[in-house]
Amino acid sequence: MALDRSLIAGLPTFQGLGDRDLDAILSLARASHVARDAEIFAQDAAAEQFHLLLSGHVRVVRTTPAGDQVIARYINEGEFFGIAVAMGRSTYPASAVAAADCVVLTWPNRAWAEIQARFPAVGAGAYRTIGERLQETQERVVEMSTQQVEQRIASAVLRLVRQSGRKTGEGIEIDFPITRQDIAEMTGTTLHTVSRVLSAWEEQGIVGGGRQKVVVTDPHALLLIAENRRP
Amino acid sequence: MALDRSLIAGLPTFQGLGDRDLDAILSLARASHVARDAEIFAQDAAAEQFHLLLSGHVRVVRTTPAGDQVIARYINEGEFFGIAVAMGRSTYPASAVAAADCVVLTWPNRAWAEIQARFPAVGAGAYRTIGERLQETQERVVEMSTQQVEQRIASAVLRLVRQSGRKTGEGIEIDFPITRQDIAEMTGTTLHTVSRVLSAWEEQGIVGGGRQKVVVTDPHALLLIAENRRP
DNA sequence: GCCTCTGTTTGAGCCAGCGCAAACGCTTGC
DNA sequence: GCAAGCGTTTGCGCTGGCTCAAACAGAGGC
Repeated sequence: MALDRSLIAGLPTFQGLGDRDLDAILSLARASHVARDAEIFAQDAAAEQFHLLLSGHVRVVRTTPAGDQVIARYINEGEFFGIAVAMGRSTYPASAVAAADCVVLTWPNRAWAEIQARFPAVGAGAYRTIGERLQETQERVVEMSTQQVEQRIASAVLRLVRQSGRKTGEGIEIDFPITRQDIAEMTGTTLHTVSRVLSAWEEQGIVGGGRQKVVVTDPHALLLIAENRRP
Repeated sequence: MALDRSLIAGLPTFQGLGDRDLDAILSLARASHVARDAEIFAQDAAAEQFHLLLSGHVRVVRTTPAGDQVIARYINEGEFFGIAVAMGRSTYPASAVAAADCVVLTWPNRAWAEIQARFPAVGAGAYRTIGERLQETQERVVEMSTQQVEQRIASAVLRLVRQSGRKTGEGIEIDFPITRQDIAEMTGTTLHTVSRVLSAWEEQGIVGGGRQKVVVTDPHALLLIAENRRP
């Protein structure tokens, strides 16, 4: 059953490609639905496929031998993920879990060489993505080295807002269910501390929230906190 | 003045290339000597060149607006660095400083497209390098999120030993001058804490040292500390 | 050989944030 | 409508590692 090229035609990744090209790329792929909380691939498993997220949100998680979990990042619509093949890796360095119901395109690894050869712009885009993730991860190391917990939480929430924010009546809402525990795993702290910080912010009218929900009502105030310039 | 192909013939990066290929790659490059502590490129400067370290060691440092420094990584002989061009970036995300006297090959950015087109294996190797750095950086995030300072210092020293260790009579020595402050900037702590930890290890016969010098005499003990399984 | 500079060591006090504990309340399933 | 479960909130006490401070010791310059 063929996939319609409209699935990917609008994505920046495939900008400039003709209908025939899009069809060629899609002909190698398989689309699937992934229910929330289902695992797309597992850490340390053999990496035989790579993916692109069409809709929904995916959480990329590393688990330590001791059982601690750290959220490496969230994948947004239109992004490649699990591209171990592009980095010359044979296993996935982390697990990928659907943070919300998702639609995912999946290619076998052998398709990578072909796509890269025939559509260099797509390959270059993927490498740019990897480069951006490296920058972002290094940014996180810097934050964890130099900032206090409250600033780190502010930075993490701002990142989420920028990458996955959705405007609503009360402010900008994170577009998928996210727990205090998740935020703790993004910032290297505990859910207790995250809860305390968010509660304090709520009293100051900076954020709203609720169960598995975060709404930022005053992004500017958050920015000031992240930069440690609170008035 | 032409560069001799023996400069790079032995490097894994250029494995499998013929003499003519090596000459072609070198014909685009410029070799230079960099004295210890000299800056090779500056954070946020326009990225117009990329580099390969022939000998010596390079420290890659990020500086925050507040003036805190964080060491992103050390570059070893034979590695590319400053390859912003490969990640589609127009500025350098960090500064590069010679940690010891260095010999560096430098190409203008436009050489990248040519090298990548004519020698795909070299391009793939560079992308593998970026992928490895992403993994390593994420590993660091995990460490900073889940481990105590002593474990992180142990992990950092072990990484240095693996990447830049040199066997001597008393043990494995880090191959370039490195201060307690440097180790603090790698692990997100203070030079005081690093000094205390190293002094304690010295008493236990795990490491030796001195001014700008670290010698590991019992790597296995360090490994146990890093994994929090100290007897 | 002396002086200065830079890196290292060590002490003392303090506090941000963690661990532990318990209660609370929204959601979901029956 | 009720029960169970999961996510969240809040309190309390403790401590790892930071800050501040000062002394110390090689290395290099003159």
